[in-house]
Amino acid sequence: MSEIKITLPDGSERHYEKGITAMDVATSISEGLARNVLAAKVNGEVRDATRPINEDATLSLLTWNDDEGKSTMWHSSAHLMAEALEALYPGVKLGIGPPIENGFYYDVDFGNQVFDAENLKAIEDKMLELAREKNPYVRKDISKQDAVDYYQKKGDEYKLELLEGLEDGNITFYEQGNFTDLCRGPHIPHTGFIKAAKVLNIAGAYWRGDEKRKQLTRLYAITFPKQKELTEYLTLLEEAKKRDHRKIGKELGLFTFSEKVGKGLPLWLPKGAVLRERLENFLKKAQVKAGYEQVVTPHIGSKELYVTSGHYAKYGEDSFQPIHTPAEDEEFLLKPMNCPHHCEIYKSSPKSYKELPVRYAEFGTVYRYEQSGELHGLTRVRGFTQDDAHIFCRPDQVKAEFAKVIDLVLYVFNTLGFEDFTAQISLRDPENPDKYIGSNENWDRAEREITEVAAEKNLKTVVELGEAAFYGPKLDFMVKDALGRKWQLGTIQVDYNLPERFELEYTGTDNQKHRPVMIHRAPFGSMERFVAILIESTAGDFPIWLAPEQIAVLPISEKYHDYAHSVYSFLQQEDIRGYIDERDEKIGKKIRDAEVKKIPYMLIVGEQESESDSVSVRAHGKGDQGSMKIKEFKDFFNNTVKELLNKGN
RNA sequence: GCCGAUGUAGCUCAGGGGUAGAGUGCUUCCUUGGUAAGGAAGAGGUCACGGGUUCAAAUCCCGUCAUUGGCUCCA
Repeated sequence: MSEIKITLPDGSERHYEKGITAMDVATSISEGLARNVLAAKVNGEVRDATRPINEDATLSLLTWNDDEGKSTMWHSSAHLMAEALEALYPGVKLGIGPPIENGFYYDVDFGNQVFDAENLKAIEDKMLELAREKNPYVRKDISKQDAVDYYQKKGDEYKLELLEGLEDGNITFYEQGNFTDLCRGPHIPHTGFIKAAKVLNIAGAYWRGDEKRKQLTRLYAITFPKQKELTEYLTLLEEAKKRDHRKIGKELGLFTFSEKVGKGLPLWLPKGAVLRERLENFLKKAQVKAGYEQVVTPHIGSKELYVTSGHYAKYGEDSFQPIHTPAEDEEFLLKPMNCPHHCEIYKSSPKSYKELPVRYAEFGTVYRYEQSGELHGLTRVRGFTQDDAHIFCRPDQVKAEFAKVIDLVLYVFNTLGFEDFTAQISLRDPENPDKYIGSNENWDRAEREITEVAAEKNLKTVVELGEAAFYGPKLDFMVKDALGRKWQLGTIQVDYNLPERFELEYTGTDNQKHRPVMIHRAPFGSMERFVAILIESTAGDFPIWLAPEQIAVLPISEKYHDYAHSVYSFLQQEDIRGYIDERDEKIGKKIRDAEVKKIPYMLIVGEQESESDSVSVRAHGKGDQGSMKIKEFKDFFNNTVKELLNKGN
C-alpha cells in the first residue's frame, strides 16, 4: 500500500493512501464540506468525487458555488430527467443530454407516444421522487461490443449512432437507479443533491443539428440544490421578461409591425425614430473625428453588381428575388449589403497610395430574406439599416486601421454602458476549406492580424472556427439580451476578396498598380438590433441625451398653462425636447404617467414657479429634486448630457 | 424552412356550442389640484382569416396568415 500526495488549492499538502477518493479527502477535512461536494478537479480534470485517485495530484473540491460543480449537477440532472421520462413514457428513445449555461436539456424521441406538453409537472415530480432515493451514479467501463449489444436490445438507434464514433476501451456507462446511459461523466455522487427541478420549455431540435435529419423533442430544464434557489431563478426570469424590447418598444411607442407591410419589416414610430436619429448623430460625430466620409447609395443595384461581388452565386436563390423592369433582361436586386456600392464609389476616381486609407460611411438600409422562423422582434428582421462603413487601405495599414475600428466600437459601447460583451474571432472551418473565397495566403494573414490586434486591445475573446464569413475572417462584438440569448452587435471584417473581384487599385510609390485591402465595419451592427439590445440593457430608461422625450412640463392646473408654454419653448430653443401635459388631471396623475413613460425629468410648474421663473424638478425614479431657476435647469441638463457623452473617452 | 405554443376592444387579459366581458386608454361633463392613479357618463370588437361539423360556432375540426419558444440558417 503506497502513499500519495494531494495538493489542495491553498497550497497545503496532505498524504493519503493510494486509491483514496476526493470525497474521502473532503470528509477528512470536514463533514460539512463533504455534504456539499458535487465533483472534483484532479490535476485540472473534472472527475467524479467518488473515483479513486492513484497518483500524486492537485485537487480542488467542486461545489454548487463552482461553475464546474453546477454543470456536473446539471449533467447528472439530465440523466435523472431521462430516468423519469423512461418511467413515464416507456420505450422513449434518447439522443443527447448535456448541461448548458443555465440548466440542461435532453433530446428525446417519443415515437408514437403522445407527449402532453401540459404535463411537465409530472416529469418534475417524478424527477424529485427519484432524487429522494439518493441513488448513486455508478461509473462502469464497458467494451464497445457490450455497449452496442445493450442498445440494440433496447432499440435505441441514436445511442447506437453515437457509439459508432467512439473508440473501444474508452467507453463508459453511468448507472443510477433504474437508468443506464452512455456517458463519459463526470457525475455527482448521488441523486439526493437535486432538491428542485423545473422543465422550462420544449422545442424541436434536429438530431445532430442536421436539418435533413429527424427532429427530436428537446426538453430544457434546470435543477437546484434548494427549492428557494429555483424560486429565485424563476423570479429572475420573470423580471428579465419585463425588459423584453418587444414589450417595452410597444409600451413606449418606439416601433411596430404590420402584417400588411410584411413580416420582419419594422415600422419606426415617431419616438423610436427620434431615438434612432440621436444614435445616428452620435456615431456620425464620432466618425467624422475618426476620418470617415459620409456617402449615400441607392437601395437597389443591378444584378451584375452582385454577380461581380459573388453574392449572387452564394445567396441569389435565398434572397428577395430580382426586380424586373419593362426593359427585357434588366434585373435589379434590393441591396442585401452596401459593400459593392462602396467599391464602385472607390473606383469612381483613381487612387494614390497617399490618399489611403479612405473610409466611406453610410447608414445603409439593406434587405435580406431571412427564414421566417428566424424573425425575432427588432433583433432579426428582413429590412434593416447598417451603420456601415468600408475602409480601403494598403496591406501595411490593415492592422492599424483594424485597431482604430476597435477603439471606435469600444467608445460607442463605453458611452452606452455596454460592459458585458465578448469579442468573437471567427475563423475558417478547417474541415470545409472550399466554403471560402480567396487565397489561403490572404486568409492566413488576415486571421493572424485580427488575432494579434484583439490581443493588443486586451479584449475578452473567444475563437470560433467555421464562423467566418465566406469572404474573410471577422471579429464580432457579442452581447446578450434580457433572456441570455447571444446577439452580434458590432462587427469588423477583413476582406481580401471584394477588392479582387471589383479590381480595385491604387498607385504605389513604385508607380505600379496595387490592390487595396477592404475592412467592413459596423459598431452598432444594425440600428434595429442595437436599439433592441439598448432597450433591454436599459429597460427603457435611456440616457437623457438619447431619450425621445427628455422632459415633461407638468402644470399644476390650467391657470399655469401659459407659464408652462414659456418654459417649454425656452428649453426647446436649447434642443431639449418633450411635451407639456395639459390634460385636466391632478398633478399626481400627471407624474405617475410621466414616470411610467420613463421621462427623465418632470418639470412641475404652479404658482410658486411662475412667480420666480423657476421649475420644480423631479427626476425619473429618484423623486423630487427641489426647485431651480429655469436657466439653472438648462445648464444642469446640458452639463449632465456632456458628462454622459464623455463617459466613453 | 422544421417541431411546439398562441391569436378576444388601441393596450393588458378573463371567458367560452345559445345576442361579447374587465381593467386601462380614448371622448364628453363635473372638478382647478403641489410630487406615482379625483368622480361620472359614453363610444370601441365579423372573438386573426378561409373552409367544415351543427338547429346554432368566438367556442369543436381542418387549412392559411401572423406572433412566439427552440432547432437549422444568418452576406
